[in-house]
Amino acid sequence: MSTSPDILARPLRADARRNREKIINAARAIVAERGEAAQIDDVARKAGVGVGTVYRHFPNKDALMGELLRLCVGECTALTRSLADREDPWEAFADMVRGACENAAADAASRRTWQAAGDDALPYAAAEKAELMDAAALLIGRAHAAGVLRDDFRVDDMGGLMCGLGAAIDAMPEEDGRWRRLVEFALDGLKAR
Amino acid sequence: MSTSPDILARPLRADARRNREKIINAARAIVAERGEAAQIDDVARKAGVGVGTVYRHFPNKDALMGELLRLCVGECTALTRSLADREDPWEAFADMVRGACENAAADAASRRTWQAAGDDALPYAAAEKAELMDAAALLIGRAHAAGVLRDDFRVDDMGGLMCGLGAAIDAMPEEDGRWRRLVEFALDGLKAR
DNA sequence: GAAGATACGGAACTCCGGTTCCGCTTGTCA
DNA sequence: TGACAAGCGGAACCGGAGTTCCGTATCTTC
Repeated sequence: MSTSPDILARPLRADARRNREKIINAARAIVAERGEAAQIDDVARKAGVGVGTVYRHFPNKDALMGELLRLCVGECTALTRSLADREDPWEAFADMVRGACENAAADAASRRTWQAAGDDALPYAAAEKAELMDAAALLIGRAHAAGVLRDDFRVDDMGGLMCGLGAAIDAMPEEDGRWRRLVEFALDGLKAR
Repeated sequence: MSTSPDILARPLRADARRNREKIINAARAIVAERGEAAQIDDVARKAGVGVGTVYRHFPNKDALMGELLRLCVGECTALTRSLADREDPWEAFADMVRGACENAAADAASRRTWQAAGDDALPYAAAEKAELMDAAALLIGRAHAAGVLRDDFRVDDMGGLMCGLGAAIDAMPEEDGRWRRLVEFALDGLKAR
């Protein structure tokens, strides 16, 4: 049921661990530039490794994409948790959204991973996604309690919101920061009034 | 340069015109349910027609998707234009956004067409997209003039906005109208204050 | 209603990308 | 250092999806 080769199971051989790392980095890069059209062969080439090796580490493409997704989700969770001790509940919420977007805008890999990861890759990251939702729920709960966030905005809406912002960011020419305006518009719309 | 078989060129044979219609309808349906994974064979089968026939009408898949896109864009343009005589400039703008979303939510085909149409399909609809932008620019200009729309919101932002809302709608369980809230949030954020 | 043009159907072809397989190499451990 | 397990490379395989081709059927026109 565990999705990544357990750290507890006999440790990987040194070279294998190194290769695994190289593969993941390469995959990130390829996904960043090609999105869902990323190909295993390209990943292998970029990693300086044979296809067979990729398949030794990940049983199939979905598993690889799933791993990437897990990592992305993990980053988001870390960010979200780091905001838990903010005093201002609105700023905590807003910064969560801003941070995630900033992240998405900064490296295409993390943004595209969400999009590129098909439904089949999702299960691999289910556990960490749940954690992320928990972390987000905390911030959202506080914002609600403080009466600064529209009370009809629910945790479950985060998915749609981020998905929307992600798509918007992707659709917008990088032209520095145009997208930031959209994020602020959205946040303004979410503020209780 | 024209993207659809010119109406002026000798008219299609009766059965051919009928088939063309069937193909387009079938394609809409298939795209609605499968999105970008839609397949020519399925379209042909659904249309009750051979693959060859599909290729007689559209030189390749992109052309077919492009045609679908053209139709969608056309609908949007019609909607937008129909709002040109509204008195309240804010409501005209807001209803444009709402209408487009309503449209997107109501039939998956139109929503997914935008997503499914790859970059290669875009050129086929370039002309009508320009028209749509013009129509939208009119409403946006009026709203700006009336001072009801944030003045840093530009016509060029419409793409990102709609793309975002579309993705959000798609990501949200249909559960009636949850997405409408998101749209209203966004609109609130766009109102001048 | 016959001739010619137009359109149709669908089997077959091609290309592309994920996956498998197995002989060879490299790390690990005694 | 030698033996064995673990890992590697990449050619070959395979299935799936777009596209082509051509014999046949259907419209249109005189």
